[in-house]
Amino acid sequence: MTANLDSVFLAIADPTRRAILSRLAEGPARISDMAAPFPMSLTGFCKHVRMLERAGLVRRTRRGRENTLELSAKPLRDAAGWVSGYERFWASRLDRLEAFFAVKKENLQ
Amino acid sequence: MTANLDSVFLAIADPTRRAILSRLAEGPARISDMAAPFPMSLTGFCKHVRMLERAGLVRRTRRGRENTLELSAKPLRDAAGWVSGYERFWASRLDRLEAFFAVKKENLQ
DNA sequence: GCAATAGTGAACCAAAAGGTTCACTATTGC
DNA sequence: GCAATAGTGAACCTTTTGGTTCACTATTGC
Repeated sequence: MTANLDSVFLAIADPTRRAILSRLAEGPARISDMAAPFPMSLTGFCKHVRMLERAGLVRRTRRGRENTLELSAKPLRDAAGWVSGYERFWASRLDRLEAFFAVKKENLQ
Repeated sequence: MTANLDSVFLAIADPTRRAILSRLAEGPARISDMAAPFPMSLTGFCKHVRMLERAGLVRRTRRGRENTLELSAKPLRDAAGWVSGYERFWASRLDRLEAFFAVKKENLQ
């Protein structure tokens, strides 16, 4: 059901795949069109697409020989949920205090 | 300066490392103490710690032979920032509409 | 009908991830 | 002083990533 966090975080740990998602945020696109700007073979590009699919981050629609991808952002909601569990550690007064001492320590070295 | 998104997302793409961060959210802890519950060698565990360090997600303090880790959540802020750029895709009316059709399509298959 | 286009699958490769064991260095408790 | 403890480094292994090329299928434009 919910694609797991491992595969989602792994999928977005690569700049090519983040670029694909970023492109799809503007709307659906064909695989070949999306692949064109990337300095790699179409086969290599398709492997990235498959990793995004496995993570549930894109949906594919085949019409004839053309494969159109569209964003499927729901797994990112789970990812955001996990990350936001740590929000207090970068947002709190405590953290700013911590940051202050971190800087002080750097200056002393 | 800002540890890059690749290494941060890669770091949190592993359940062991997410568990380490989760433990550290409760407070600093020694490496050996933290390693104990995990079904792997201390050496293996230390490799995970090093990946978290490389991503800037933990800080290490050595006192004698003991290494204490503490959470350093700032890189997660960048990660959260990236992910939240997609929030509208799971939060919007458009997305719920999209979800509606997705379910409809499933039912037709 | 046929050539061009869209994409996949298989085989291969190098590098990294995720783990192991063993030997080793420091440090500490007693 | 010495044994136990904390952790690292090196060597090794298997699986996965990220890429390639080549051959192939299916579709489409003309």
